[in-house]
Amino acid sequence: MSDIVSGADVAALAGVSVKTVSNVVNGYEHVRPQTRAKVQQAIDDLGYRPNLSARSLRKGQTGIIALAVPELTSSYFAELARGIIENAEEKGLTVLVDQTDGRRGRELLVLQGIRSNLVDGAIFSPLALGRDDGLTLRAKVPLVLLGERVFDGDVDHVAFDNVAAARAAVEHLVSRGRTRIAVIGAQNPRTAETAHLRIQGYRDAVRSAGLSTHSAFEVQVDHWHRTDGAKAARRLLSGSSRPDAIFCCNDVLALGAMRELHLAGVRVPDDIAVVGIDDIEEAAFSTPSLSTVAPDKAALAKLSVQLLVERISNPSSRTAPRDIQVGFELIVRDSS
Amino acid sequence: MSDIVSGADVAALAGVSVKTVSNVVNGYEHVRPQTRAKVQQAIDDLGYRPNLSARSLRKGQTGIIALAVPELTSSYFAELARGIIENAEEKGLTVLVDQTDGRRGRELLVLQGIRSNLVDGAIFSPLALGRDDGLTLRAKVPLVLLGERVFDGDVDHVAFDNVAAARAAVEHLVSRGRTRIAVIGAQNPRTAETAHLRIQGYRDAVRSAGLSTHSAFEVQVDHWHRTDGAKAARRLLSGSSRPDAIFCCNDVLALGAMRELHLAGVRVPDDIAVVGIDDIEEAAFSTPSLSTVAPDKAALAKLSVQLLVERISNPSSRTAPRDIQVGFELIVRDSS
DNA sequence: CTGAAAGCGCTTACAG
DNA sequence: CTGAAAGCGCTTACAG
Repeated sequence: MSDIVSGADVAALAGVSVKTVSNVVNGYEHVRPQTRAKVQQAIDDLGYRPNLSARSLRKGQTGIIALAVPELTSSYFAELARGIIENAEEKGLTVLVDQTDGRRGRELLVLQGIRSNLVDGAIFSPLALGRDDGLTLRAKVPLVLLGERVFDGDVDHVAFDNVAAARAAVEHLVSRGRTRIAVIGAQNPRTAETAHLRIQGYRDAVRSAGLSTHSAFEVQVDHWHRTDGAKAARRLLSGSSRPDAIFCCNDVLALGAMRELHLAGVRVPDDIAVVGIDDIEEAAFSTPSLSTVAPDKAALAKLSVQLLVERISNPSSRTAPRDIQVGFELIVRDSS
Repeated sequence: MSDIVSGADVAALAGVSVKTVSNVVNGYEHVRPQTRAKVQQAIDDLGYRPNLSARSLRKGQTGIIALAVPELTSSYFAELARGIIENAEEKGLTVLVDQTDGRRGRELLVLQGIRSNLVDGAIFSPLALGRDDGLTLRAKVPLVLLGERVFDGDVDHVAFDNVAAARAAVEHLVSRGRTRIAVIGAQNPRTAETAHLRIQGYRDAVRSAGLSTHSAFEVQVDHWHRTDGAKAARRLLSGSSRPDAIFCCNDVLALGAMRELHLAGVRVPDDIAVVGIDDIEEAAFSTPSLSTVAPDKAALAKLSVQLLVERISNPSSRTAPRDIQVGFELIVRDSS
């Protein structure tokens, strides 16, 4: 729209060199107040705004980081994205959100470095890619992994203790006197590391309580979506032995399951108690409201940005990859 | 991480000029197959990837567009964002998602052109800014407005007919024999254009049906969030005359209201029928499932990207601003 | 405290 | 069909 104004134009108007303009723009200390004022005036008059492409070309960094998540329409990731964007902004970084849809191809692309040299680094929540891909991670840019350590490479990662979180959820059900506790959300263990860990936490808790596990109570799903939760609940209801509680590997599964239970005339929590993981906003507003385990999303967002910034600003550092865990909290609502 | 490889390095290895490398990279037609192969080989060997900052600097465009929405955690915008990102990708454009939180300051920043010269254009869904801001839109980049035309400037905009959509929702309630129809979602008319229009559609339909409107049935809210819907429902229930139907200005309000009705022992739809607008995924899974008006989000996403691309690739065009409307559909579920 | 000059990696007229 | 050279707008040693 408006004509392009360069630093040189500003310099000409202010009667200084481009170097001085650059100094003013970048808040360099040692500029005489009078000179600074003159330059600032020229900047305002001309409506000058530095060209980011030129700056990036010169500095070798773009100030953009990628955030690669399976889906934006999932509340959990939307809430996380929001926190990450806020934290990045504070550090002067712009976030490019990348939706992988949990597809292998797209996730591999993330490792490839995403859109050439567009981003300085990436925060990546893998879904399809797992340890079995035998990927010794060879990312082209600094990377911070969200969730489990599913790669062997030299990557930082921040997560919360999935096993412990699942255990906490199930222990809560046990404390409510439930004895036939089912789980919804098992997945192909070769790829779905998070599912694997949460199922493990479930089994730990069930066994510790002296209850028996049986395979019909572990319902496998394709995705962690609402419909999968509903379908899984249907399967549990049609089984020979009905559970009196269901631990769902995430809130959305739980919400889908609860809806199905409702349709089947099953009362929650009276007949079957339900607990999820994630604490998405919706959980507090469902009918009945959903008990869940809330990971510390604020810490997750803050730390992932912090680690990435450290790697970006110090690329040659041989700091060993860091594994950071954030806390979680059991939130008891009406569904249990 | 890996060393930076430039086009010149590729040229040297392939024994050609950088021009030829550029031609190959950009798929220029007239390159001898043999030369192309040689260059491609060198590119692969070196792991060359063109530097986007340099390209942007040269071309004066970055290939990035902004999408500015009030919130990502709102399913409606998350779903829309997804569609827009997909469409943009097809056109070789990268989308930067910007969360305004509906704050004036941040929305003004969008108009300012967002992050200097980082983006080639923007798709913008304003919330706080309205006609009364007296803003003759003077955006620094091509802009496509999502939603109502709230600016006088030279902007394209794509929306759906809010008045008609609201009318359709209310007419449906009338057809169900409801006579005391309330509405949740009125807002300060000075700023909230969309609310204003949906309320207008509500009033139109109520009057056309020969029913009386009264102010206690028009509940004003601060935001279109779940809690606002719940609070508004509470207010309606405590009034002297109870409605037998509620039209909610969006699905999230409706979901909040339904939860409140449930807590109060009010049966939906038996005692009070509820209808929303948006058709977010959750609407199909609530208990009871929510009747709603579904805007054609796919068209919204496709057209907004298309219009923006036209403006970007033809910046000097004096094409008059275009107002495009996409369709909608009434979806009847269990709540009515 | 400020200036003149080089160079980041690319594309694009201009020649040939 | 390909090469040599200029220039996009910025920052950064290097001088002074």
